[in-house]
Amino acid sequence: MPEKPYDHQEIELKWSARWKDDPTLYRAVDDGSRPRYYVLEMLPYPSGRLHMGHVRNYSIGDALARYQWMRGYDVLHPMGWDAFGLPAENAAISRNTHPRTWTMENIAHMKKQLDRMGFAYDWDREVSTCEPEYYRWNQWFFLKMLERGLAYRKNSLVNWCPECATVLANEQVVNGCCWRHETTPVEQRQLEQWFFRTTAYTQEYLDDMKLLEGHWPERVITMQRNWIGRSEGTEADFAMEGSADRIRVFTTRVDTIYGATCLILAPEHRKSSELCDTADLAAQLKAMVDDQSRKDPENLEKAGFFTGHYATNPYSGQRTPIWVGNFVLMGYGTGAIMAVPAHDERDFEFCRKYGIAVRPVIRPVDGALADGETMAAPFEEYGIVEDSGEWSGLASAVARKQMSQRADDEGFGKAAITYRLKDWGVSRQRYWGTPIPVIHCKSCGVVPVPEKDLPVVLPLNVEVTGKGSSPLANVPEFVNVDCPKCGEPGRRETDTMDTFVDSSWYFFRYVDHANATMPFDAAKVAPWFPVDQYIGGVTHAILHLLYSRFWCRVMRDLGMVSFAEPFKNLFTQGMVQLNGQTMSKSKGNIVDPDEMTQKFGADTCRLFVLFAAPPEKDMDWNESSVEGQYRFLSRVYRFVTRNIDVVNEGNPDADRKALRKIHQTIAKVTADFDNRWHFNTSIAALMELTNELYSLEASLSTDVRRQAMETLVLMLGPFAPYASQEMWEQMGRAGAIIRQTWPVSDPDLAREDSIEVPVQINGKVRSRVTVALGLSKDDLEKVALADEKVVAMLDGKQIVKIVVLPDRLVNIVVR
RNA sequence: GCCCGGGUGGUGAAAUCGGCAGACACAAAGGACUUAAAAUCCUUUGCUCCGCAAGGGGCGUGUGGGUUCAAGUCCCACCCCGGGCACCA
Repeated sequence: MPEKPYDHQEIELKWSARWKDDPTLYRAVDDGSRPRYYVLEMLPYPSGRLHMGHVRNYSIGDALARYQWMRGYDVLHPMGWDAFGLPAENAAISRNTHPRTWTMENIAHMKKQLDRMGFAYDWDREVSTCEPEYYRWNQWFFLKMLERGLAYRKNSLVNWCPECATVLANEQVVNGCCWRHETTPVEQRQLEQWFFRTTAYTQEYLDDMKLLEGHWPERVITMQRNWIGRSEGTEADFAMEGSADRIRVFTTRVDTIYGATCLILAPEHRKSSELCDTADLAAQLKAMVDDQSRKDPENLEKAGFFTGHYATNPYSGQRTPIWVGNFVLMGYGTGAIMAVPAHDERDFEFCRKYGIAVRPVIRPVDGALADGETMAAPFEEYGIVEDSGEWSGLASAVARKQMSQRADDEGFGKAAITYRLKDWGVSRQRYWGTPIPVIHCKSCGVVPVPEKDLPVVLPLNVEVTGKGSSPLANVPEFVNVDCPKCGEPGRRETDTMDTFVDSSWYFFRYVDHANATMPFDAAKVAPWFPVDQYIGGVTHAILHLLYSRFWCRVMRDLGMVSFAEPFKNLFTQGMVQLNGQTMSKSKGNIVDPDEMTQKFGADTCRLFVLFAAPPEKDMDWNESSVEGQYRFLSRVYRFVTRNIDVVNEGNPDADRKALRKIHQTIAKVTADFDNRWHFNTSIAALMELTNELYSLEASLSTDVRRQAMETLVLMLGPFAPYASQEMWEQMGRAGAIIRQTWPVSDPDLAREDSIEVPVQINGKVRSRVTVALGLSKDDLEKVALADEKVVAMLDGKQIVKIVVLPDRLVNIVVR
């Protein structure tokens, strides 16, 4: 058969048409006959239009899924859902919309884009989780959490993005700005808000990280650990002078408490307004509360004022002035601190500024106690406690423990653990998102919507102004509803849920997407979960990945799953950057893959993006090598098409060489898949094999030629599905490539029979000798010493030592 | 400031366990085929020095030290780039 030119358009059109409606292709067998493997992908936000970052994410996951399939696993691979931009005419709403509220038109558009890119997708499942019906299950979970006290409403100071005109969770505030509007500073507002009690599992998140270690990237684990921010310390009450009240402080260094020379309250602390009992103090306090520069802690100059009041140190009995300071955080610990300037940098800075005494009480283990008057910097290490009454002479660590115990014994405090993690504020004043299923009644209070009335569906024809309160509040038909308990007129809750609620559990529903009575059937989920492999951007490290860990525990406590961790393995791919900046819609530096796909095809596009760099590494976008990938595919295609019917007796030497290369390549590519996903080296190995086959082409026997072609095509399958499928068919083989068995390397065929061993003299390569594989140490040494170049080099030198590694190297050390 | 990554040719990168640095590509230059172009194929390509040549020498993985027969890889110190966290008491 003559050689055919590689026509990617024809091939890709043909196979996308054939695959489109073939349900056997991408769907699990689902009869439990094969082991399960669940690949899940999630893109880095912000997403926007389809761009190269998505192609990279999908190419990685798709290659893995195809490989696992060929290795005999039944693979569930629904693919990421937040990837695809909406058509331009929908741009106005697409900006803030969410997949769960997408329309069927939106989905059709996504489907078209994905099909064109040649990514497998199980549309039934995706469409199902996008239907408004999906609200029902968010609401169902909400009601279950409400019953268990895991959902609650409280009035609190919350983050407010003026651009979104909505509340944000702590996790969604990035550098003091909204995560979707990176230049809009977040404001603080006092509002009635709904929360999920994520802190119910705080210690579990930390403890269970043991299960994730080695399976999740270390930096993600560290980021979560820092976010949770556990610190062990002591709470202690300072009794207020002239009142029965106390001020409770939290400290991790109670061993320094004899050095506390003042108390500092956060301006928002309840006691601050109480103690600022003159007009002047009240004005100072108000100015401090309103001070916008406090949002930028990096450049904030510490400032404060004395309230004129005093409290008593519970340990030393010392009279301690009470100050208010702009740097003390209300949201951490108790909102009040004891300032120990001698042993804390921040306190030092503050106290020096206002002339407050510096009183050292810890001396370095091998040093002397510092002089507070002349101290240039605080001593923050552990040491020996001094000038601290009965505790003097103890080591810091011992004193900490014993002093904590004393607080507990005498009732003025206790050992305490403080976390940085706060509950998840889920109220949003947005149109998109699941309506919160409760009704406010004057006489009954907050009444849950009865389960039979779910789902509470978003009304249509809502005017989205993007300003003020929830747009739902302006829809009387939605708001005015009778109380389910007493029947009197009530008001429906108009807040909707954070869309991270959707992403916390949607992937569970993929395995039971048509269930009409439950979010999913526990028995159907059991064989698939936890997710074996999650592939996504590191940007989700604390938002989505922490929320999912919370949700999974809630489901566990509801008896729906039997495990706490939803994702067994996490792989964070590198970002695709353009001129050093991460591609994102907001920066406007997106490279659309359309052009490349049109010109070179989806297969080339995948090969290109996988070949450019290992997947965990960031890659700067540079298209210059894409033609090389196209050339490579063309070379393979031409080789296959022109050799299909070739009959040749062949040359045994060439056959052996080809077989060796084939089996070496299988070993290499398989190892890359199993160990490290460095697809750039896998593809390089396939290129080497192709080059070798080109050079041996004329001398190959019919049988080996056939084996070579088939193996090459099978191994190309995960990376270039269209082209390899086409070649498979042209070779007269039936069925889908992904239903074929992954080739197995035969070590006997892969083994080299002779090998070139470098001979070094004093560590520098001076010659090479070709010897039989496995030649003994002694024999190899003899061969090396007999080599004429070596003999010449050794002339007049004295051999000190010879290092011989069979099959690897000889190093002769001379003097 | 603290915690992670990373620094290798003109470019993307490879070297997986301390053992031949630069696999595989891109780009570039030269050649074959062609009226020409495209496509394809072949050759050269880390820097540098000696030589007409065949060939040979030296240097080389951010910098400076160290360990070792042997270091891109291990140890110490430092510089630079990227990312995350940060008045968390």
